[in-house]
Amino acid sequence: MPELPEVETLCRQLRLRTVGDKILAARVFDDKINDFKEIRQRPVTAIRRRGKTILLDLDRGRSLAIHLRMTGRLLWHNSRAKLPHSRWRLRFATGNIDLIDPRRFATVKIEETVCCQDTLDLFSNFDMSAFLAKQAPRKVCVKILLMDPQAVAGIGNIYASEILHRAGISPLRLSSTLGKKEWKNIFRFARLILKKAIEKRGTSISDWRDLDGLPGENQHELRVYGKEGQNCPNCGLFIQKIKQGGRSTYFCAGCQGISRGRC
DNA sequence: AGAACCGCCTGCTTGC
DNA sequence: TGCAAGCAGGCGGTTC
Repeated sequence: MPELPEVETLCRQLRLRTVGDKILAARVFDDKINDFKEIRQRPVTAIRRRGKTILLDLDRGRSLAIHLRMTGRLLWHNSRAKLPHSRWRLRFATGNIDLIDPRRFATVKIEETVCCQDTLDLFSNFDMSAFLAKQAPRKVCVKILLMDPQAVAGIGNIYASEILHRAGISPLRLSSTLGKKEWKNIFRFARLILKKAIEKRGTSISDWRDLDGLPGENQHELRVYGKEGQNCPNCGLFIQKIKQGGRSTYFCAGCQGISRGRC
């Protein structure tokens, strides 16, 4: 599942291969995806990330916005054949990029090129005081809030569990009961964990692969996600799995206890 | 207004 | 063995 580190990994790889090169052709294999005729023969001027969205800036003020959602990935290759689960292909002089996506949730849009100033990205212009004023007082579980793209861009289900475990805060804590110190701690660990995951080229639990089809290495760094019933590496208690908002949450009741403000 | 819930999808796993 | 049900979840849209 591509979250911020996985998307950042792809952006870095795309930057090396595509910036300055023209899109020679685009092929659509899935009619859920629009066939944008105007991107043909247009050069890629920059690759950017906005939360989990990959932006291919073209000239004339247009950008391709690719969101991989659940099972989407981008693969660089030189094959002429249609690849399994491929939905879309961009052809460059040096190779092709395919959008591989078995569950067909990924989206591709054309939009006006705009600067990232409106993004609440932890690594660019995250505004802690605005977060504390507008998001922190909300009456939702802290885990739900961390995953809300309106609140913080880029944190998905895997990293939300990992961040809260490292910060020693229960996913069942009501956001509005957390103090400034606790929020600062959460975001300190968020940056730490996401940065490490970028260095490891993402978390390959099931289907995540980078632009060259290679798995990441961050799955070896996970402490709670997917580890129900195993011992917590901090305190040794059993890691539990619960459902929050229809998603799985993994946590340790030992080192993520609740003294107050359960949601 | 804000929180909770639903739908989009298909491959894999689990249970009878 | 085979089939059906359950599960995975980002996020926009809808409902409460």
